[in-house]
Amino acid sequence: MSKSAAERRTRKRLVTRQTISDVATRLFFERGFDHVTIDEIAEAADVGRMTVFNHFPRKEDMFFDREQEMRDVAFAAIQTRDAGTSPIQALGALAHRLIEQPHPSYPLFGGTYLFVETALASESLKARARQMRDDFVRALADVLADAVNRPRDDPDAHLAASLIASVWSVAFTQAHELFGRKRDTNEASRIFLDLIDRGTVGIGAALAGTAYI
Amino acid sequence: MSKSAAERRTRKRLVTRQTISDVATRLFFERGFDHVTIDEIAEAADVGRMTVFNHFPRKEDMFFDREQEMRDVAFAAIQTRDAGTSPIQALGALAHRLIEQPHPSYPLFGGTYLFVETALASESLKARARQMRDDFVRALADVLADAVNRPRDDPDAHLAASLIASVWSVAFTQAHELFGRKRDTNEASRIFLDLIDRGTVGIGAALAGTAYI
DNA sequence: TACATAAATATACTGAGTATAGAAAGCAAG
DNA sequence: CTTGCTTTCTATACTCAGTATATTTATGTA
Repeated sequence: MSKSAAERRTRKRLVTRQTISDVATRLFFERGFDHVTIDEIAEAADVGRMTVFNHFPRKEDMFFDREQEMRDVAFAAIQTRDAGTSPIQALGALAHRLIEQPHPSYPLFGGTYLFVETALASESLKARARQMRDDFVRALADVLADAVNRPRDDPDAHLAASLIASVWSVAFTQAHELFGRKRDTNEASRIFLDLIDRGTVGIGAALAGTAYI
Repeated sequence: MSKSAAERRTRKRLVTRQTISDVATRLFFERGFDHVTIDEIAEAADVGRMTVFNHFPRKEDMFFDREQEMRDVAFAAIQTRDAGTSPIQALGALAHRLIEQPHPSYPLFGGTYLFVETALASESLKARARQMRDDFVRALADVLADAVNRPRDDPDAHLAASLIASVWSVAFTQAHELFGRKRDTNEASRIFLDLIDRGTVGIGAALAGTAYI
């Protein structure tokens, strides 16, 4: 049982991490991110205060615990696109696919409502979300440049990446707000795809003549 | 001398504020934002610690002390545009005007190099800059909607505002980086206007058929 | 059993930001 | 000029996130 034994420590570590994350998420949803202290989380999870920081360097990391997954879905769509499909087209197609058959790591509107509202209620969480978006844009610029064999500092790659993030961000925000007003997933999906499609057209025009379109 | 006398208190207050701002800015440039404490600023400005917070609720406010002015330049360009000129066109024209005859409140590249590098070296300052951008996008959406007599929650206004912020942000960042590499203001200006122009075309395509183009 | 390593923890610290009460300065009116 | 009102400034004491460091406890291996 050497393999299982060798992993017990790792398993226990992950259990501790998950416990902290679960307890913290529950408290954040109940009382709002800003009204929960690290001490309370440590107490509720029955661990020492330093253990919390050991697993989550920043308080916000307990809330945004799936950053990487969403990012990977987008990058995979670009990297595994069919020959003859441009990166921009591939991302537009991804949006439609996500609406038709939602990805488990990428839930939309109804499924994210409480999560998004909790995030929007906290300046710290909004700040962290903006930072994540920034990091995403940087990484996306690299992926785009690689995808069409251009240097990573190609200004067009950065323009494309930034515009894509804007379009997705506005589309999601508007769909979320519409869902909040009407509680209608279909209508939210419609405005989401409409904004994505019009944005995609715009990005195509801005990048016309380059390899990204 | 009643008028002058009645304003002495106000004048003194502004002097105190300016002193703090000047001292803080100097320290930030010398040693980096994150390596200057509020206590040091208070000490160097010869005021009490609470006086600093009295004038600048957040540490970052001592660095970004001209947010509003830049915002006003952009909004004025939209609101005072000629009849027959669309908001998007007016902002495109503003970019060219700023390059030809730089606005005192809106210096570009060379004039902002140290300022920008200092901001980029600090996570707190970058976070504040992102927040300012977010606020700007929200306000810009309102100005755009008002300018073409559309409701302020018009999704198109938000799409336009977000795309504009992206384009300007990328254009400025790329120009700044190019200036850092080559120390050539002309080349920086060229890439800035090129990205603005291509972005403007893209925004026009995304918003085709609306009143914003 | 003995040794090595990783995880958890205790303690003490830094620094931004808040709350509050009080001191000092400016100002108006008698 | 002094009395009383308002604004600005300041001192004190706090909260909370995050860091540094050393120590303990649990686990894995020889």
